Amino acid sequence: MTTAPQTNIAKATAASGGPGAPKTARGARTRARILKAAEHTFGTLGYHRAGISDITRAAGVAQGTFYTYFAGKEEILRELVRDMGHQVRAHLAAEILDAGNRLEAEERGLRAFLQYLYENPSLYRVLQEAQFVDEAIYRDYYEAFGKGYVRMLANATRKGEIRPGNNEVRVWALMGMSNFLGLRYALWEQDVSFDDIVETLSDLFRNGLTLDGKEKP
Amino acid sequence: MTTAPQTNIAKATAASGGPGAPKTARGARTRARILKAAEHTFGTLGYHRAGISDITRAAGVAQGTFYTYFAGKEEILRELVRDMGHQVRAHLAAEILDAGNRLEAEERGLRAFLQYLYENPSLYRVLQEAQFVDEAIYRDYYEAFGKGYVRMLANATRKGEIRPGNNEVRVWALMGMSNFLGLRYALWEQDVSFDDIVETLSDLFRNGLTLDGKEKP
DNA sequence: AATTTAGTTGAATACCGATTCATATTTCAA
DNA sequence: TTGAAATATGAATCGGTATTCAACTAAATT
Repeated sequence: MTTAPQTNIAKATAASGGPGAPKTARGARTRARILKAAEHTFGTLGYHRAGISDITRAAGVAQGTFYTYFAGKEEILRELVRDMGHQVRAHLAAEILDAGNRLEAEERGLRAFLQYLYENPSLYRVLQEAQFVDEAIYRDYYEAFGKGYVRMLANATRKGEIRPGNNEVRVWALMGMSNFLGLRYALWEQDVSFDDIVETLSDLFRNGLTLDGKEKP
Repeated sequence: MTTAPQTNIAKATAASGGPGAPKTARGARTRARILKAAEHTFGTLGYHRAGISDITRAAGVAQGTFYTYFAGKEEILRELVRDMGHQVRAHLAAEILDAGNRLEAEERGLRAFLQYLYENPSLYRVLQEAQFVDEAIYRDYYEAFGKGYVRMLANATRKGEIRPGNNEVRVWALMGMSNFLGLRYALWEQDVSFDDIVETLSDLFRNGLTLDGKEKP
């Protein structure tokens, strides 16, 4: 939906899930159950350790049923990354919506991301592992994410809310930060409050890291 | 080495390379060849796609020889991450050594990291994939890296070179930045010069992201 | 109710690649 | 020089699991 329209046909086919899109309410339900089960299974065991049998068992269907809706193991991963990508982006967009300025948007966005990751730990694993199964889909995810992000920074620059600069580079730096902070403080160990993390980053955005003067002479 | 001493025996065995450490010059050479080949093979094909046969072929030895020096596929990965970790850290430490202050150290460190990644693309893949094969070793790597980094920031704080703040959180943010910037601009596409990237980050460190005042009122 | 279409089942298949092992070669110390 | 230890070989083994398929059940259509 956020993607360009040139790939309509391909996207429609792929997005609807390979072999045959469900043509019944029951089929749609089953497919959804399998997808959900895959999210949980991949998230817990990881892509390679997870067997199709693990997924179907978790979904409560027979192994063969899997192939009614998905062409194979790789394809369901692709589908999953697409799905989860949409979810996060939608969620974050909503959380940021009523921010008064860019700084506030960054604060809310970071906090929302940490919280989301804490509540949906599968996201990280599925996404990061996808990188090594099919790099293209991983790139797509971050490039889509990044594109929207750059646009927001550009607007903020226009409004005079942030310093002019290379926003693309900034965006990749920002995405990297969130990623690592999420891994360390939302997934590994919750020994620092999200508020403290946000405050630390907010300070960096407002004042930089160094003590001496603002602005070059 | 950075880890607690309770696991002495296990660590010693593992670190020296499983079945039997080489007792001959020839053995040492062969082991090294296999390790190097594994680095290249994992880096190119990825851990899961890479077969032992791919590694031994690249090393120019028979399959069985592999097991003279390594207990299995996972163990050689562990060994590799340890090795490569030492290398990067040593390299970066050297590059940073003659920096006059923290800002300069950050600049040099980032540039050196980007350059290193560009010249050793396997590092990224081996390291990131290790996360899903044996999370502990991945954590060890970043926690070791982070520990040293925090110490450096603490020194810089003491010298009044950087603003007081939560240095641990900062370090994870900084490591995340480098990681993503490296992936995007050193591995994926070199469409922005390292100088520009460093300059953008340097500006962030000096002046923050926002335009309005420095320091809270 | 009968017929067609969609969905489900789970055992059998088919393939792949990590590990083992008996054998052969090289190195080294006495 | 000779025997013991270390290293190297590569074909055979062995376990695992993604995928297929023929038979079955449920739902929709006429």
